Amino acid sequence: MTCVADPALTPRAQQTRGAIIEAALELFRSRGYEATTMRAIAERAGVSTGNAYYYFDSKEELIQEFYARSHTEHLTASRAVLDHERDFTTRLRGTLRALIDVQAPYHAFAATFYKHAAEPSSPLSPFSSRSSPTREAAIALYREVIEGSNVRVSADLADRLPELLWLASMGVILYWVHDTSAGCAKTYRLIDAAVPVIGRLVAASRIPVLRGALRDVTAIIDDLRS
Amino acid sequence: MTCVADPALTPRAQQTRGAIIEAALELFRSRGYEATTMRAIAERAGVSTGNAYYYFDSKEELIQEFYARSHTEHLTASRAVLDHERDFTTRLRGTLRALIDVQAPYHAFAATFYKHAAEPSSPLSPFSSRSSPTREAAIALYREVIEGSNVRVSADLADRLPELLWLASMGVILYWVHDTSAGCAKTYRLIDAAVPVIGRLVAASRIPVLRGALRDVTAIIDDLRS
DNA sequence: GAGCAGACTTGAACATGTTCAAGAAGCGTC
DNA sequence: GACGCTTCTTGAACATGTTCAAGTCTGCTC
Repeated sequence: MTCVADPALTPRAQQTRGAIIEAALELFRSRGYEATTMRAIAERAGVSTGNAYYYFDSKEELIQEFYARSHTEHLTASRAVLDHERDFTTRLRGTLRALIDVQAPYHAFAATFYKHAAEPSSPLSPFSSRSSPTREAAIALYREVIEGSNVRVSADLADRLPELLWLASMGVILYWVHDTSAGCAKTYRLIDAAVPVIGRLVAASRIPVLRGALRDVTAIIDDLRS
Repeated sequence: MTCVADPALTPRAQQTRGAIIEAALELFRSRGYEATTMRAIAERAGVSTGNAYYYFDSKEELIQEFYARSHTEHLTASRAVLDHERDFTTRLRGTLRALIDVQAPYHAFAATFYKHAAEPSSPLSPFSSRSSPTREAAIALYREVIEGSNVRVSADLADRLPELLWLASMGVILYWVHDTSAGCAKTYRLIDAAVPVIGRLVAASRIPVLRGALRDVTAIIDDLRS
């Protein structure tokens, strides 16, 4: 049996597993995903090729470790703004910018990662059940963006907004992987431009005239998210 | 030299190339993309494995043929509504529904195709220069959706709208590949729900009060589309 | 027709993700 | 300590995308 759950691992095995992850991420960072062979990962980790497959079902699965670490870094990087700002758009902008900041070192090959995430049946898909812990954690972060702010959200929108903001962040990532501008400046401009729009839409959601349209949209969303 | 341009091919070679494409698409359809080996394609086409690589740089490149044929079918399928309807939302809905209709037989493994399209550096990316003929053709179709209709489009929006509708169609595809509902009913509901919203937005674009917001958005778009 | 250049074709060889049968190491029980 | 069970570990073997040096074919020139 492969891909043993962490708790079931011997301390020694935990260490081996960790060494494989370290080796993989280091090689991914320095050579890119495709150019890194499982043999190279195993060698660097000081284990046999086959042994790597005892801990990970596939090379792709090592990408999940990248996700997990990215998210942890994102949480840390978001604290700066979330701990001290109350304005909704400021908080959202800071959180989205932190997302890009954190991923910047991986920009060159993040594209290769997300390629694998694009396949719906892949466990790497952000919508897959395998990714739900990371996804839920990310959505929780956006919930904090809202709840720690002074924004008033329409009741119709309140429970859906965190997920919608997460979805927007996925859109930002999608743009980012295609962004070839220096320092990904365009992605930051996208964030800076989109955030006020989102802020205005959220504020507008409480205007009675627009409630009808909002309700239509949320009804659609509810229907469509499986 | 591989991947010779069509015109440079001997008639006989044209035929060989065609046989490889036929074999590939047939096998993709019946077994899926991953399960189809280049050896199987070559064998079915009656050529050697190496010969397939004389005509196509890679297995991925065969996917481009799928795109090209899909688009042709989409054009045909859209004629029914575009030739007889003048209402903008009806035309748009019909065109988007035709897009899904045409791709339906490939739903099971289209996901695998689009996975490869998700990599920005891949020639298969819908944004790549390699795809620009197909992309331009698709955008032209949406231009026809608009121009053959009775909708009045704000001047600020007019020249950008075809591309925006194409982008929306990409969004529909993205939803579709994740759609596991029977007959992809949800994707059709998405279309039916989104089209009126788009119609209202387009109509609203001419309201003076909203012009400011519209101009902000188009400025952003212009900046961000490299 | 002889010769030649380029277009086309081949099948073996290579690289790499993955599997697997076999073995080693740890650990509890007697 | 010996046994036995589970947890790990190994390296060879396999499958498949891709490359390549070598060969064949086609059509042109003389």
